Amino acid sequence: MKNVADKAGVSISTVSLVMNNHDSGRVKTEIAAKVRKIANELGYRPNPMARSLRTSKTSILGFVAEQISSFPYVAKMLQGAQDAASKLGYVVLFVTSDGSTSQEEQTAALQRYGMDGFLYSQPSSQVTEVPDDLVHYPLVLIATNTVDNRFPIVESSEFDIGYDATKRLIDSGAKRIAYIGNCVPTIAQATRLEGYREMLYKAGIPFDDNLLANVSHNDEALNAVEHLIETQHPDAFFCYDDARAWYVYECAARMGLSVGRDISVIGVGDDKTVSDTFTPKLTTIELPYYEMGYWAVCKLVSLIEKQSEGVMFPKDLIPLPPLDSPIPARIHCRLIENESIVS
Amino acid sequence: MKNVADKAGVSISTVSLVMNNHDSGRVKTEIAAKVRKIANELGYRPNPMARSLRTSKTSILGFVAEQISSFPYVAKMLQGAQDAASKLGYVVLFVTSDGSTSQEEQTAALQRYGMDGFLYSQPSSQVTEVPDDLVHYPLVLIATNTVDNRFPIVESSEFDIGYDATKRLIDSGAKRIAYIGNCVPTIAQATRLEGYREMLYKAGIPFDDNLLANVSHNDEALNAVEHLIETQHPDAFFCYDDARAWYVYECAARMGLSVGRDISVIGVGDDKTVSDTFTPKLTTIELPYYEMGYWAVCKLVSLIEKQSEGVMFPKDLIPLPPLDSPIPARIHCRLIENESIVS
DNA sequence: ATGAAAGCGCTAACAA
DNA sequence: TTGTTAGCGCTTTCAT
Repeated sequence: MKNVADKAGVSISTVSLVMNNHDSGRVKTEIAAKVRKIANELGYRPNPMARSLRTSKTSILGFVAEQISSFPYVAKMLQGAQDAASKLGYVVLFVTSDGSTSQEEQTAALQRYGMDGFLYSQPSSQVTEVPDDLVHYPLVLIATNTVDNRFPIVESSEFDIGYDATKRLIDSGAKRIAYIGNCVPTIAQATRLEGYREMLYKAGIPFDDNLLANVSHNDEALNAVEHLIETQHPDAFFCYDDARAWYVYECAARMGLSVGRDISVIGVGDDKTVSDTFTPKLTTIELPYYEMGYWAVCKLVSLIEKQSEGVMFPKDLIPLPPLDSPIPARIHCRLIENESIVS
Repeated sequence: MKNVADKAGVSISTVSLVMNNHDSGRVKTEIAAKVRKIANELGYRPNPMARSLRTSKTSILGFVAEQISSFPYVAKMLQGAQDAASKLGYVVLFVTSDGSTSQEEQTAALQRYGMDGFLYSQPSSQVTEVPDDLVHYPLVLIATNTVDNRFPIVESSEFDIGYDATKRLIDSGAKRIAYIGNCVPTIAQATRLEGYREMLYKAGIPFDDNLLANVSHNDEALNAVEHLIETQHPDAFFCYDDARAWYVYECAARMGLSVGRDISVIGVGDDKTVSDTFTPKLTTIELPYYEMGYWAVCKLVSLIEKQSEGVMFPKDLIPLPPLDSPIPARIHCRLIENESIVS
């Protein structure tokens, strides 16, 4: 910074003003330009440590998650969070309590670094409390079911998932669409079913609850699916998850039916790689983990920056990036603020 | 810090010395104790930003990985790395280039924060170069196949995996053990096969390459496995990965054989949760991702601290923590330094 | 419109 | 054995 100042023939305070975009109406335009040019040439990068020492703003976001290291999707949420953060000039520190270190220890470590805000995810069907450590920070929840409505929540839009899955099946010619659901009454289970019903209704197909099978796992599930196929002869299946899709595959194989020819199967999955391995020809709707992470960071940063000064977002920030997926995951993602759905 | 100094009636430099454990032979023992006590009471936590501004040591480790967010195991490596790091007073910043942000951008962000060292993982069968950005830092590679022998590598010990898997099958009474391998000649493929052969040899079972099937995927794999079962009648299978194990399941189902009764199956898997869903009754050997992450950090920190001063490790640091797994993953992990296997 | 200077919390060389 | 002091790189108030 001193080098830049010297080379530009100005003082370091001027450089500081320019580099922080606080120069409008304060520094002569041409000088500002010169400073920027020289800073660029010299490859000057502000030292974030020094900056945060002064401002007590670290540009570090904490991402706290529980019970998560055993699932494939963490990486995706993290990825989305990273991407958004990096576009906004932040960095994400990830922490989970799954390992041998307790979450208190871990968040303690985080606290010392002085996060600017936190992402918290507890992707279970249980209603959970937000950890006390976090409530005094700007905070955004991801896929977390809580009664605490103080914080914005980014979650998947299960209704849309059910709706879209059913639509695809109908579009491809299916008439009798079975829903292989989860016997545990999760929010996803109920809401996807609503989406399914709504789409059937729109398509003029009568809802028939003989085509529903809410199953648990293993033999029980296999028997239920087998029975459903035998008695109802569905031509398509919408499955709650990879495991449920797999039961359909297994039964189809046993009964001499071929997926893709005799029946269509669409399912919700955590990870396409996994689905492709065990259930080839399954059309997988991936849960929008990447998008949730991405969006949550966008929201969190807006919270943080509103709280201080109104810094503008880089222009190239795309709230939700386009995806390769034929079913755009972006529509399966929504933000809740104070109990009202914003988007 | 100033508060602590005032309350203890000493100067801040004394406090600094004590807090950094530089007090032996410099500060009177009782004063040191007093300072520590008061610091504790006041809940004093050193500000890492200020510290690193002064020392240009950040206590942040960068974890750079490529092509990784689509796999379940990242989270485990990260977890292991986090646990070790947190025990050693470090924090891990994870970065992958999978998302929309390029790796250069991401590592640039990391560089500015001034990592103390890096973990790098490129878990492909291809031989890769270490990124130029990283070579000037203390660096440890994880599960990465490279010709560059300047850096220590932590990887899974594929020989042991093959050996153990075969041993378990033999111990449970198997006589004709098939190996369902990968037709792509990966290192893991070759080395596990060596372990398999070695164990057979030790058990006095002749090696029979009719019991080998190196397969790719889908129908080709299914046919090959079916053929092997029909012609060789193996009583046990050692499978290269989840997918190969699944082909055995599928064929067994088609041929009326029951896994666990008629045949035993053991397989290497990335993730037990996934295996349990699709291949129940499979004995899964999980790859030691957690351990690799953990151990890599231990090594990296020792590199970093040797380079500066010889700071001691916390006493409660267990190089590799005990696992619940019936097959201890620790034995499947090894460290390579300068082309020679250390441990 | 620009510069001088104080100080964020800490470390380490030097003085006492 | 302990205290004094000079910065680490940056932001920001206050003069100019």
